[in-house]
Amino acid sequence: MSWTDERVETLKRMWGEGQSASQIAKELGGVTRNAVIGKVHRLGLSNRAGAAPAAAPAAAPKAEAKPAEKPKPKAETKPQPRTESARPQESEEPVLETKSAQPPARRAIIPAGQPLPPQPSANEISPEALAKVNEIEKKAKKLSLMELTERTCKWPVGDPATEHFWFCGLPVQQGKPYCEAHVGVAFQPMSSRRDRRR
DNA sequence: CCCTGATTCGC
DNA sequence: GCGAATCAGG
Repeated sequence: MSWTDERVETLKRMWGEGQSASQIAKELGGVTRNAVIGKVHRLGLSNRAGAAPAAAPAAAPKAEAKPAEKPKPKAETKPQPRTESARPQESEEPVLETKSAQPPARRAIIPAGQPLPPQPSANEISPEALAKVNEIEKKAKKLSLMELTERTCKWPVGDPATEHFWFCGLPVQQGKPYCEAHVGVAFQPMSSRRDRRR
């Protein structure tokens, strides 16, 4: 595959959208993420964020110095006239969220039927974690059993016997079977149960 | 471990 | 110009 105008266009668009190199590579097909990154650099459209320091200018003019050079055993760092093309890019967060209050009659249904995973008694989990879960649950990928992979959160939501059932599906936290939020409620130090006293 | 982008360098 | 290999982080 070669970098046709069309493919380059797609590359530019996706890169601009903040897509990762690997995602772009998948989209284009026939290239690896390395190829994409390489092309991105050659096109000169590297830094997607660095251009707009619109969020930390007058803050702390720390006199930072970075004269130290990394002693590379191999290649040598040659003075490259970096042509930083600073595009007046407005880096705005696509905050498309209306902080709507929680659904009024939100009731935590307890299916009863299949042995639910971890689902720890809510009363022992930090409100923090719970809030987080409710939060991300809205963003869940809602995958079906078949769509789960080693890297998708396997936290089940809803009643397996109804349509209202899916698996979180968000990126798992390395090693764990759940995403960050669900790991938070799944792996509790199992404390609180202070009735430890025998 | 999985994923990111950054760099280098033979082709 | 291209991109695999490699590097450096998260």
